[in-house]
Amino acid sequence: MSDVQAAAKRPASEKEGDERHEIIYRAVSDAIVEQRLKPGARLREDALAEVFAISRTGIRKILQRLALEQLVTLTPRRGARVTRPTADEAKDVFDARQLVECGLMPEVARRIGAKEAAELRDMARQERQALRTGQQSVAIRLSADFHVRLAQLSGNATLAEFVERLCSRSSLILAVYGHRGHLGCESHDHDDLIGYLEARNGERARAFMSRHLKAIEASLSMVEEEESVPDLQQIFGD
Amino acid sequence: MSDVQAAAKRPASEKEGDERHEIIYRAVSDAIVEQRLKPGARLREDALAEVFAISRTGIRKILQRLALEQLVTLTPRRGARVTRPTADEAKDVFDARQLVECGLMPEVARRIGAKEAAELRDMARQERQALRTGQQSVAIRLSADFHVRLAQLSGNATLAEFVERLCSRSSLILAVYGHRGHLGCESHDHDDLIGYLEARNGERARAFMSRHLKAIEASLSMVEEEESVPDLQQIFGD
DNA sequence: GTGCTTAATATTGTATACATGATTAGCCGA
DNA sequence: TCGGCTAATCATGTATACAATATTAAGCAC
Repeated sequence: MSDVQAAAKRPASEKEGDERHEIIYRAVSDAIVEQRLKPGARLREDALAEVFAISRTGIRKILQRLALEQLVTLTPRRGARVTRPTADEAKDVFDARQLVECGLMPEVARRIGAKEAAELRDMARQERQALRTGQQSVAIRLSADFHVRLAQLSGNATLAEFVERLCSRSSLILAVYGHRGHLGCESHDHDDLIGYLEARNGERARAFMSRHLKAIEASLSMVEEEESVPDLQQIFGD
Repeated sequence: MSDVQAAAKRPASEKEGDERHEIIYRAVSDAIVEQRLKPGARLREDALAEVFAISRTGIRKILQRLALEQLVTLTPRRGARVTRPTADEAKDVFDARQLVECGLMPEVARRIGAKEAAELRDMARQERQALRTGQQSVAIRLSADFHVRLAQLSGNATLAEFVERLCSRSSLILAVYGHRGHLGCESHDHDDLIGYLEARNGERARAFMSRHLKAIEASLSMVEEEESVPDLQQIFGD
């Protein structure tokens, strides 16, 4: 059994109920972002309830949260599926990232310190390593984490949360429209960006982020993928 | 009984279940945005369930959605309350609006047509009228609606939805930190803005929106309420 | 074999019952 | 009169039962 499942199944005497929900939410969310659950995959309430050893009530709560974040699509009486973003949605998401993430760079450059820069460099390093060792799923999530951490450094929690949602959706978009192997962010882009930020060059960082995002978007190709039945048992555990 | 309640109570044979939920959600959301439900107000599940004639299950679903939109705050085992934004949150929200709403203006100026401009003018007119007739609650919501509609004209659904959330939260912020009588948007600001947009002057519109939002923010009195002992005699005495 | 109708099954939607933890009220002693 | 203790009440957290609907399978006519 995986750590996640073990943690989730622990009785309430050891884990607060809310924390258990949070753990399960993160497990599903991560599985989607890491593309172990692919766009279009059906998410049956019973199956999830059994895997995480809680009742459907709790699962429904989590599915609804994921639906509001647009990671899953809830169709009345037909259940939940991992969202398959349309081309229009993809454009909206990347336009939004252009506006928000680029707009945040000057403030981030103003606020960043040695400690934060080191943390970012470590994240970038982990990402490169994941790519080298073929852990594509992990690399995808780490890349999103990097962008989110960056937004958090702006000090604006509301915008950071919005960027987090945009990055999650971007992972879905990459899963549907991205090329295999060539995933999103270029290897050394993130390191270059940290350099501009440390140099307090907000405008340079903004322009670089703009090109960076444009490059990701340009790497997408609008072709469809076939769907397959997910093996929840294998994905979540054991 | 209000129309909303009547509509919500109609049996499923007349109304789809999901639509009923949507109606109830909107009823609660509007009540919060219009400040008929004030920040800090307790929202008991039983009470809401009885008012709208559904079970607690449905109410919980709605409360959770409102919580994710940060209109209500859910404290474990202590129930739901209308969110009372902190000063920090208020700053974040208005900074976010600066970045997003201003950034959207050039695109809106590019896309706006005669029909859309007329619609906006009508909304501005309704807002002024509500103010004149002392319907402050309605005016608050109409003002938020105006900003949301503007964002929708950008064509970016993701950003429009984000602006919608920001505007809802702004209403809460005004409820806590705003002066009575002087509510947010100046009477003719919105009309002036429409003029710049119709003239396809995106940069002018952007600058105006920036000043507009700054003016709203400046009108707030950002004093954190102190936890002082209230003078009960003065508050309740006659 | 194809298409239609009908029955069986599977899955979600909703309400309710019960468990658990929080709040309040009452009581007593200092 | 205040503070602290205990019991009663109240509200929320969770699971489960049942109803409603969608999907699938089977039977039948052509």
